[in-house]
Amino acid sequence: MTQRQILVTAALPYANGPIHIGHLVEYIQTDIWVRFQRLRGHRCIFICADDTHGTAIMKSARQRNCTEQQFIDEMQAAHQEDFAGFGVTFDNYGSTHSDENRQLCHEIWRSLNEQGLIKQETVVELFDSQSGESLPDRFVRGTCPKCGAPDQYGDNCDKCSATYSAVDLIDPISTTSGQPPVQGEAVHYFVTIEALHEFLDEWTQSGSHLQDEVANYLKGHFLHEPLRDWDVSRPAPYFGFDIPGTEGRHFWYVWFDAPIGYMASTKQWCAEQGESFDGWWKSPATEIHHFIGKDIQYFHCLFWPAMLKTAGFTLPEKVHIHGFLTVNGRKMSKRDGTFVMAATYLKHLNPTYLRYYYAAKLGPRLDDIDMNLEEFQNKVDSDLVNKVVNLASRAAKFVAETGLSATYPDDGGLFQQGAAASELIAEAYEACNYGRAMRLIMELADRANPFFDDAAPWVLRKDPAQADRVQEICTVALNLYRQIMVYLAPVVPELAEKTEILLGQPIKHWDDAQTPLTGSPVAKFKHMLKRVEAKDIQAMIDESKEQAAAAADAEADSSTPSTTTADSDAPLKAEPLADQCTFDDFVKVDLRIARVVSAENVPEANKLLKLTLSLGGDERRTVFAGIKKAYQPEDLEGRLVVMAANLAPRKMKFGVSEGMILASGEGGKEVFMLGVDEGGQPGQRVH
RNA sequence: GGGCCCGUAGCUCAGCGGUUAGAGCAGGGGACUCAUAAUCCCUUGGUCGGGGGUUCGAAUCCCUCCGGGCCUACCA
Repeated sequence: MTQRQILVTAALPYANGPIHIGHLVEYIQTDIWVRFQRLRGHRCIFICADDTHGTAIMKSARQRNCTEQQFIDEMQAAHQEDFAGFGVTFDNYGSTHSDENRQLCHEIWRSLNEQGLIKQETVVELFDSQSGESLPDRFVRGTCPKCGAPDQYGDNCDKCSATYSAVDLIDPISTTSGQPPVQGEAVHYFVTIEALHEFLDEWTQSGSHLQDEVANYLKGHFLHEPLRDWDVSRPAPYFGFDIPGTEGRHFWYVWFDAPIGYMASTKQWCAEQGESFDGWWKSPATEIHHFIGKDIQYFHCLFWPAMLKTAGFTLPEKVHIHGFLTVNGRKMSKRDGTFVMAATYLKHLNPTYLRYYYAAKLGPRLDDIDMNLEEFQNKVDSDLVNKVVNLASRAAKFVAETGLSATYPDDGGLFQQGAAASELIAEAYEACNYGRAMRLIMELADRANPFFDDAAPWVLRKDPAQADRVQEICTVALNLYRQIMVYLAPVVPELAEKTEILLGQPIKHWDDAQTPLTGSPVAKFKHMLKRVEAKDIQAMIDESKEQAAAAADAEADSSTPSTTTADSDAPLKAEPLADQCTFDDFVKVDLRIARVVSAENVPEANKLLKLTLSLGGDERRTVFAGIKKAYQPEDLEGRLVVMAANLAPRKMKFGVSEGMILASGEGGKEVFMLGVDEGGQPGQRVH
């Protein structure tokens, strides 16, 4: 096999927060792939860096009362420690805020300019009236101009899913200061990426650079129409690199310089190693592989290849895209304690568990993977500990004194079968189908254990005449174990090292699985991996909950230092108090207590439940309430609620709604209905 | 509104045009005692989301409906 030269990157983590178990899906996936390639004898370097620019970093540093440089330095140290704790082995871990990156940004910018792909345009945008900084759409909230829903983001409406620009919002508010933003004009720089449309069509749709569904998505979503110009600048103040010729006034948008950080980090490594940078980024001999999450596809599959193409760099051989992590079937949640930081995990559990579990769950597609905590414990225990490690544990002590047999005994073809599986397993790794690889490897373990059971060396050893046979059986068992461990080494490097110590032979190459060890000594067996304990998982979850609660308190403290309440001021900032009204205005609205008589799904509606409310006696009202995502109909029946009872009936798609139920929250799953204390009666007015 | 993806045993998933649809875990029964109460044998369990079509043949291809997830360009 010819040696490949491979450059692998994982997405650059944003330097605005610590690494959590969701991030680790990607870094573990990538690290396994890198270790696999190295074990196969290929030259493979693993490059990453912190992504350090942008408005969010600027704000965080200000909040912490330190410089951006201090802030990102601290964060980088924390990130590197987390990765090291999980055995993620970067060849270089750089930063996008580096001289190398600045220099490369300039170089690529020059190419874009030379090819006439940069244009300037004046954009109307919103600025914070207090700090003067420009406000990205997400930092502005207000009332949707299409449907009138309050408290929507500046780019699209959660309620009616209309898309618009932040300047169109009614009564917009800056989420930074709580003040209305001011409208202004600013020059922005754009890359006219449409000029590369033909190239992108070809690159995304042919060859195997992308998974099929990614190619389909890009085609259906972006490439079927002219590509919009890409806004790559941000006006001052901004933490980033100045655009040449506009120093102090315009900066490159963080997504312009972030992927260039892959190159910058490589460049740093090359300088240290005495390697040629062009040999890695301008040589057809190098395969470049990016691993990213499905959220940042368009940057990596459209803009990035376009930039590389324009500036004459090597295009990615493949962009490997994975889905997100859910825990126990739901989005990671701070409140549930499932938003687990890497450092918190490491305090309670062995990283080997997570590496194996993720490997067992990862497929070649973009599906989200779910970490079911019960399954996590189960899978690790039964596969890694009970099947694999136990195989070594039960055989090693019988041959600790004699070592392995001088010649490899007849094992009924088991070792040969394992050796023959080599390419199938390798293909699965290569295709990032680790779940398949793990299944194939566990099949080997499922054959090894019955062999040992049938041979029953613990019976034979009672007869001294059978000593050779006992040695032979254990020679087979330990070789089958080692073969499994060679295949598993990219996933659980720590166990592979322990295997090297037990059998006195290094695992250096994938093909070590082709030849059994004979005649070598066997060390005294030492515990390799303990079983997962439910109490440790629970402790990890509990600690994560506490952290989240503490963080929420801290945030409340810092934003409302003079009050005694621990509540955040964010909701009030997002939707400030309305204009004063008179008592007469207030009594116009007749609020009543009502009992939910029945609640049913409106199957065609996304958000609506159809409620029948009783105001006591025979008085009934039909109300359509937008609470489908937050409440189950069966949980509502019988409950007391507060309703606006004299509201003019409103005709809706599914019928007439004769009132509204009182609730707070952003909408979607965040809806909180008002309750009624003990003793309240349907029909009573609320004053 | 548009787009992408997914619905297979209680759970996690494999199979993706060809014998009676599989694995692991969980459940039930038994064996063993070398091993981290591990292992081994046997076993229960599915009209492959519904309907229609193409085909000699469909879990697999096409259409449609239902259910779920995600994306929609300045949140990473």
